Amino acid sequence: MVDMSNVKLRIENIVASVDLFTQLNLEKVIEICPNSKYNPEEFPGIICRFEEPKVALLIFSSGKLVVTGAKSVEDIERAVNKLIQMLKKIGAKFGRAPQIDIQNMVFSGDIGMEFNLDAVALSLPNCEYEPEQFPGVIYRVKEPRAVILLFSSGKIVCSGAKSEHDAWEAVRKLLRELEKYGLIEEEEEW
Amino acid sequence: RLRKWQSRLRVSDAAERNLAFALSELDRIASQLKLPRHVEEEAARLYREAVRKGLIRGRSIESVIAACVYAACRLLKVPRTLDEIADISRVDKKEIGRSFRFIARNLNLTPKKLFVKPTDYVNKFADELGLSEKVRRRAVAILDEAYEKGLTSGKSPAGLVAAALYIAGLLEDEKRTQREVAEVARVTEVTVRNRYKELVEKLNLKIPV
DNA sequence: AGTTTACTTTGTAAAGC
DNA sequence: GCTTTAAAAAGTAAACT
Repeated sequence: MVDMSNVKLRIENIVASVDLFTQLNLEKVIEICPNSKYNPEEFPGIICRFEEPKVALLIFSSGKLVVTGAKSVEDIERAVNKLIQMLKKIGAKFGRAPQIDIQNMVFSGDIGMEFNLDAVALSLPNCEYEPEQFPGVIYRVKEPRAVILLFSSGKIVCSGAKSEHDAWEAVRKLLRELEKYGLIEEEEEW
Repeated sequence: RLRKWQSRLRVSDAAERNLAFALSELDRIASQLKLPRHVEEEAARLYREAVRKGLIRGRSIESVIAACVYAACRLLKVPRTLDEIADISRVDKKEIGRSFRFIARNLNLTPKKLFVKPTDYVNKFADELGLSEKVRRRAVAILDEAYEKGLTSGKSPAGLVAAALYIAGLLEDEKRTQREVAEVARVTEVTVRNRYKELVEKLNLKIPV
């Protein structure tokens, strides 16, 4: 049994794709977005930042959006509704509710134990560790699909998960592997 | 029928041209880095296998060749930093690093096979700094103790070796400046200082003033 | 010698080159 | 593949004081 009682996970960032089901005239949209940037030559969407909720939105002429930087799904819904209210003022019509899909959730966390990453890299199958390029071990979990960065402090970053439950499952699988290869109980035996 | 034959000829022509280009690039890098022949041969073998497995798709031949050179050095324990290879390659360090990680994943080059002992870097850097055997042994002892105390995980091996040589030089009265060790290890003086500070503190080393 | 800012890694969608 | 956006981990780099 894997002991997860000392493991902590905290949401850092949520990325969602949104479909407003309305075509948008970006030239008109920039005028009502205070802190926005639009250079079609370098990127096809408007880059807009909200302070409350604190998110960044990428707005495309197709009426599709990408919302990033949110700490909760509710923040994304609030940001989308806020944008819709703003767009209504320039005459945009909304015939149906927006479709919101969570694409990626990033968590930071702590396993509550330190690791000898050389030992981890030697025994843990399918992991990458190149301390000259990046200080963490990169471990890819197939199901649920996610990637975990493990640092010697025991702190982790989990990205690619589509829900908090998936992130916990991915971490659980990493811990099972670490335990299976005898990398968990170490404390003194470096 | 004839068309198909011609297109096959064309394909093998392109493949041969690419291989010839790749091997000439390998030759250029190997001679500039003064790599032993067996390392160059291993890099060529890795490259052919990468081509056979279709790992070049979406990557430049030059970045894959540079990655194969780096991988061959690691496999055969011939210390060369990624920076040294990037210096003479047309592609940047970031791209070579990506290609290296990609071929390592797909050619089953595990961290175990790629692991190079800090000792090997000690000798390479010490050669360039003209340091004695005594200093080298002292540096290795420092690195071993640092490893035992868990001070090396996640840190740049080159930075650790540079600091260990810097300290060993001070202890054995064969001082090299931070700038000198940083230069051969291809790290900055700030990194040497940071590693130096931590090693001296946590290993309770007494540095003569 | 030491600080600040910036970049390395991971994942993800959007439209277009 | 690339372009842009967000955020964390811990290490290193670049630019300064």
